[in-house]
Amino acid sequence: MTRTTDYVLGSLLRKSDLVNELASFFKVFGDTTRLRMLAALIAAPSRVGDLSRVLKMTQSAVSHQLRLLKDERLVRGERHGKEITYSLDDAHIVKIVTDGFTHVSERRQKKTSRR
Amino acid sequence: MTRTTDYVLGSLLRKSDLVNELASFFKVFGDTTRLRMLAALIAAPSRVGDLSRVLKMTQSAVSHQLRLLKDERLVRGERHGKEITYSLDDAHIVKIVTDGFTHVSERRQKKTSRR
DNA sequence: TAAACATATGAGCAATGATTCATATCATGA
DNA sequence: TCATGATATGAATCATTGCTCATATGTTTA
Repeated sequence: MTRTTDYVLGSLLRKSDLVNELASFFKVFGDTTRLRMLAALIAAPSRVGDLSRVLKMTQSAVSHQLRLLKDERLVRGERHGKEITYSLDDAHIVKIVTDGFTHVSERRQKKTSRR
Repeated sequence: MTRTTDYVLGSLLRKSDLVNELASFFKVFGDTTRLRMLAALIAAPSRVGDLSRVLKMTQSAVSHQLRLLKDERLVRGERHGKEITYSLDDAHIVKIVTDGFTHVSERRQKKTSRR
């Protein structure tokens, strides 16, 4: 157990602001819609309309979720004329998503081999 | 962009079972209570009563959340007499939590330096 | 400056979720 | 086998959340 880990654990056990922030951070990934939006943005920066079309969601729904992603500093929007192009604002996202993906894939194998 | 990433993105963009599984997986980390429980279990395997005492939660609340964690195969319980000791059932957890922690910490600095 | 297009936002609603309370199950020891 | 201690579970409740609908804001072009 590393020193960093110790520090993290200490901070988490207390009911600190940090626990709340960490929870809201992970909460973002805990929704299929937002995961799909992030996947799209990992693949390529996109305008709101693009996301709406590709993911077959209402423009409003897209905007609402984009606000969450912005609040968590995962994406960033840049206006060009009428349109706004969103892109990732964070280097860790790809890593975190693929790590989760790895876990879920491995867990799948366990499940099928156990039952 | 690696080949693995491409595959992940493809799977996520479709409304596949995998998106759902990944979302439920991350959802587990998106709650302060469960984060604190995981932190406790990363530090040391614990009995239900221990968790209840240390985290100042109802025994019932602990049990309910433990069931979630078990369903997601993050923890595993082993009975010794009347008591059941829970411990981590997954090698990735520490990594995922500390990665998230890193992100949140960095984001904090950005926030304060920007305003 | 008015119309058209792109995006954002607020209110309301239905669904989901975390906790509590009461009770059930399971294991031990007298 | 009965009383006790540890954990699990079901139902009810209150809070949170994601979506929709209507509308507002912002930008361009005629």
